[in-house]
Amino acid sequence: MPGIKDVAERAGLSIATVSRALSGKGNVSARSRERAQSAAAELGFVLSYHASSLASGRNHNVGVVVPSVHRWFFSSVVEGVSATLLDAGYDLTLYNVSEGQERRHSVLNDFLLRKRVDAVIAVSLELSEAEIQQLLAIHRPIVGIGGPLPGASTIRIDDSGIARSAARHLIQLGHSKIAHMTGDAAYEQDFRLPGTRQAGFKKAMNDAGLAIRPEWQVSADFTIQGAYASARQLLGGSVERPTAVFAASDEMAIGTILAARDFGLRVPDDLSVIGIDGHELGGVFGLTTIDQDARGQGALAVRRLLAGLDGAGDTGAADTEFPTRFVIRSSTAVPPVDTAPLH
Amino acid sequence: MPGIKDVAERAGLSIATVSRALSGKGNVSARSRERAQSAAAELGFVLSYHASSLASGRNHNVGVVVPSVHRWFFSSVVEGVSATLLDAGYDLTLYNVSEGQERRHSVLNDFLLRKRVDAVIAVSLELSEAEIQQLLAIHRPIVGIGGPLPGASTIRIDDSGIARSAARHLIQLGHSKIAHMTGDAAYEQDFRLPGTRQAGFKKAMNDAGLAIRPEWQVSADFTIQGAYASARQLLGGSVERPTAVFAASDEMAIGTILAARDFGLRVPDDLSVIGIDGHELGGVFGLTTIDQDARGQGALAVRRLLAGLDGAGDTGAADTEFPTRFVIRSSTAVPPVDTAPLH
DNA sequence: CTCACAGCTGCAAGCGCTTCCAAAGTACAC
DNA sequence: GTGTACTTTGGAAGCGCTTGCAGCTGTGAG
Repeated sequence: MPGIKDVAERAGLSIATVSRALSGKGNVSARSRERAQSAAAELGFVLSYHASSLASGRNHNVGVVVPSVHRWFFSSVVEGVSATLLDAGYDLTLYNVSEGQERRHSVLNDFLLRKRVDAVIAVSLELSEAEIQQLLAIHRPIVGIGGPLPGASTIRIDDSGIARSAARHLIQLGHSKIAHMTGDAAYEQDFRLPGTRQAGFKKAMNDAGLAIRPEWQVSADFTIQGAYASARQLLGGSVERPTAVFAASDEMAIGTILAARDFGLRVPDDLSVIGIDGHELGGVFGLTTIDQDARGQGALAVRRLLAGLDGAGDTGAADTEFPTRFVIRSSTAVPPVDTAPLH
Repeated sequence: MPGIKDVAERAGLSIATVSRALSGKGNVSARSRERAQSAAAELGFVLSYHASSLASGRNHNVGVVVPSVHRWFFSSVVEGVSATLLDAGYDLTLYNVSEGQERRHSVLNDFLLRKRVDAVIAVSLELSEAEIQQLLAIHRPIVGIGGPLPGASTIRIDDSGIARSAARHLIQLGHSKIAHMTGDAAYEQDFRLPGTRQAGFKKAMNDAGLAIRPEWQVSADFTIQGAYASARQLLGGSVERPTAVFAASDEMAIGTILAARDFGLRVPDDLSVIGIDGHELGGVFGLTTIDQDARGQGALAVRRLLAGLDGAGDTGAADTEFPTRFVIRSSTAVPPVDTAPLH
């Protein structure tokens, strides 16, 4: 393997100049730069990543911690992060901590602290204040997406607010028998999302003076198949059927629509369904939803991080609310005329 | 930041002994090891990744190149790879090369060659023989999944064979009007998959003496929504309708089922549908499919790689065929009785 | 009691770059 | 011609570890 020394010799320059020429930092005459570059090319030389990192202290590497890479939101975020990072010439080290706590802990300690990443993006992951301080102490900027990170920068959508408007959309259409499908308790643990959206739902219902019926509060695991099973219970049970379902995610909304179809219910004529996400499949099901641009959130997280790395000092713990977009399609409509007499 | 020197001082040992104690290599007395470890713990010290890598030449880092992390197959593979790698104490550097050729090229050169990964897993990515040789030359084992990698280890399923058995399944049920939904030409480029599966389909048809009608050869982009659109053309068009559809992926099979439902076609009574993958959603749609354990493929790739790194020498370019499993559910059945008289 | 041998330990030489510093070169105005 | 300021260059000291080598210690055999 050729080293920078070989390049220097071949180019008739010093090691120092070659280093500056190839890394693009410092002043180098055009002539020297070109010589260095062509010598490097001829030798098939590339700067050693580890040597550069060790000497300079910069890694050009960002650690991304996600609970899973298989679910819509996370893979969308990772796509956004990945593309932006690649453009900036940064590597992305993926920590998929699906298997729960002990793994998460070992990741934070053995990996992140080993000075091998310049910054950390934590997606839907609740870090303790101590963990965050630990990272910040060794000057590793950290930005969180969709999770509360005390003391760190975060990017998140207004979960409570959009849940409210989703519910309000149904209410304004005239629905009063509205069910809510939230996330299973397990998902409450790390990222508070299910509870927050549920709170928004309740607020909207209360504001409208509508009753929240416990039997219409169901939950699932955020997947289509999980929601499908749950919605079959809800819609096929012996209890009275709601005329609308607000699902805390698009995947769950889709599962609900599939279940409804199984029972011969037409959407939206017999049942209105609304979700949250902006899932690619929404179009196929005519799903009304609130689009949170997950890729965009990932991209923004990277931009924020890089700004903190290159730019001046800490931008502080900016808590950015990411904008969402209400997408009205054909899964919501006015409720069916009540077959039971009113009085 | 404390360095190994500080730990050595605190423990009353030499730097060398601390290094050996903490990295677990070489002979160290139990007493020294314990001292070193507690001193390190007290100082919150962790070995610097880059310094270790530079000095030792090993990175404990594997590069994973995927075309996307958002599609089922790839994210499944990444999950499998990630879990196995984490268990082995390796990092995973993700190269999501979605945006096409130029990015792919830069990744290979700027990233992979910078000696920063010990090995490479390429998923559904066709590397040229030169690229592979380049990697192997600097002793970077490489294993490919689902893509032909001349000269390197690969893991793949018998695409042609399983496509044949999928088609044969339909034929044996009595179908003769069988459509095939393959991947768009764009997907043929890197990984030959669509063509290979299509070839298997054709073989089965020919073997059975059945005609392959061009208007029943459609394609889509491997997504549910793409297949949905494509299947609407197929099923809603004015041409005669097939009684069965073999889709080259589960997502496309599901898109097809959704389109069929839109037209009031019952699956499997009016239309049989079969896919390939083992997608989690298969259960919801009762989809008959051939399960290729994508996570398992990812895990196997890692095991093979690590064996090559730790173990003796090159295991050579082993081309492993990964086993698949035929899963019969309820989306396939005997064809409907032909309404047109046979006379 | 001596010797061979094995287990531990420390010294010091790197690993392959980056970057501080000082020296040398260049340009321009006075 | 001289001074000033700036650009370009090379020498060399690290960055923070790993590891070959050699010395040192303790054990058991001869």
